[in-house]
Amino acid sequence: MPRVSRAVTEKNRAAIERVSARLFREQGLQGVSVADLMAAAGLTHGGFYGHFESKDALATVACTKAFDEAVERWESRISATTDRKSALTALVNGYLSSRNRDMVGSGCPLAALATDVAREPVGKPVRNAYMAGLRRLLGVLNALQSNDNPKKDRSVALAQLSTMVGALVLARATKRHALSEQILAAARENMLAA
Amino acid sequence: MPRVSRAVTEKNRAAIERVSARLFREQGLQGVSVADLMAAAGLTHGGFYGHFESKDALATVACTKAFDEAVERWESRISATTDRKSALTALVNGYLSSRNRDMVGSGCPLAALATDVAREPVGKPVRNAYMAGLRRLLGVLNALQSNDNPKKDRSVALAQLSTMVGALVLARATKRHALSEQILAAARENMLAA
DNA sequence: TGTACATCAGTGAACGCGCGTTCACTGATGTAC
DNA sequence: TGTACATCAGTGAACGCGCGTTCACTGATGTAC
Repeated sequence: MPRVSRAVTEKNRAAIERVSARLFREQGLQGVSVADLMAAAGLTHGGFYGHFESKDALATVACTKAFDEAVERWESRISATTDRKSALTALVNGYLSSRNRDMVGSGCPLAALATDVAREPVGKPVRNAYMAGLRRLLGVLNALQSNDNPKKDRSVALAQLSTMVGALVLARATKRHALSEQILAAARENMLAA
Repeated sequence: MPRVSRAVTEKNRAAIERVSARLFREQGLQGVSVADLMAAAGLTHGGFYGHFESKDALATVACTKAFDEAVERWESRISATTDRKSALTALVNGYLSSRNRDMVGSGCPLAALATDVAREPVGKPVRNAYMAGLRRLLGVLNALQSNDNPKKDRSVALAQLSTMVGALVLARATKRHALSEQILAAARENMLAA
C-alpha cells in the first residue's frame, strides 16, 4: 500500500524514532539493523531512507530522544518530592533499582550507550547528542546539591553521576547473580549516607 | 606455509589471544571480526578454528586474559606503596587518569566491556568470565579498606568500583571535551576526600 | 463539490560487501623404525 | 644418525546469510482547476 497520508507518514516516522530509542539502548548501535528497526515500526526496510539520511543519522536522533525520556523521568521523580534531600533520595533509589536495571530499553542512555558512543570516532554527531544529554542530566543532579559552593556542587554531582552510571552498568553485566543487587545496594547506601 | 612447529603453534595461539584481549576491548565483542583478529595476529582467518571452537569461546578467553592484565596492573600499583591510604590514592589516580582513559585496549575490561557483556544472554560463558574478573578486582579494592567492619568495607569497595567504572566510561564517551577531564577530576576528588 | 493528474510514501528486489564457519588441500613437522 | 611416512597447522576458496543502501515501481494522496 503505497503513498500514505501526511498524518500517517508523520506517525510512521515517530514510530521509527520510538522503536530506535528503545532498540539501540537494548542491543547497541551496531546490534540492530535497519531492517530490524523498520520491522519493529511495522514497515519494510526500503522506506527507511525516505525518513532518514542514514542509520547514523537515526542513531543521533534516537540518542537525543532517549535523553528526552530520561530527563523527563528524572524531573517527574523530583517533582513528587518537597525538598532537595528527599529529591536526591528518590532519584537515586529509582535509578539504582533492579527495576531500572532490567529496563534497558527505556532506561538511562548514559548507561545503555556509554561504550557504544565511546567507540564512535570523535566528531560523530551521536557523540554530541550524548554529550548534550549528559549535560542535561548533570544539570538536574547539580540542582539538588547544597548550593553553598557551586564548584564543589558540580564536582559532587559529577561524582554522583559516575557512581550511578557505573553501578548500573556493572549491575547489568552481573544480572541474575547476587552481586548485581549488592552493587546497587552499596551504591545507594554510600550515595545517600552523607 | 602449512604445518608449523609446536612452538610456533603455541606462539600463534598466544598471539591470537593477545590481540583479541586488546581488540575486543577497543572495538567491542561484535565490533571485530574473526578475520580482523587473525590478520592482527599475522595469520589468515581459516586457521582460527584449529585454535578455538568459536568466536564466542575466544571472547571468553580474551575477557579472562584482559582481567589478568588488569589485576596485575592494580597489584603492581599497590605494591609500590607502603600503606593502605596511599595504595588507594595510587590506584584511583592511575585508574582515573586521561592516560588510562585513552588506553582502552590495554585498560580495565570492566569499563571497556560492560555494555557488551550486559547484552550477552544470561548464561553465556563470557558473562561468567566478566563476573569472575569483577570479583578479583573487587577483592583487591576491598583489601584497601579500613578493616574495622567487613560488611561496610565491602559496601564501600563496591561503591568505589562503581564510581571508578562510571567515571571512566563517561570520560571515554566525552573524550576531547573539557567535561571529560572534569569527570575524572571530580571522581578522584570525591573518592579520595574521605 | 467534482474531476484530472502530479506527487511521493512505502514496497520489495537488488547492489556489493563482510560476516562466522567449513573444508579440501599443502607440505613442513614429528615419529617410527 | 638417517630414512619413510603419517600427522596436522595454516591457507584460501567457498558456504549461506545478513548488512546498509539504492532504485524502479505502485497507487492512494493531495492539488489545481
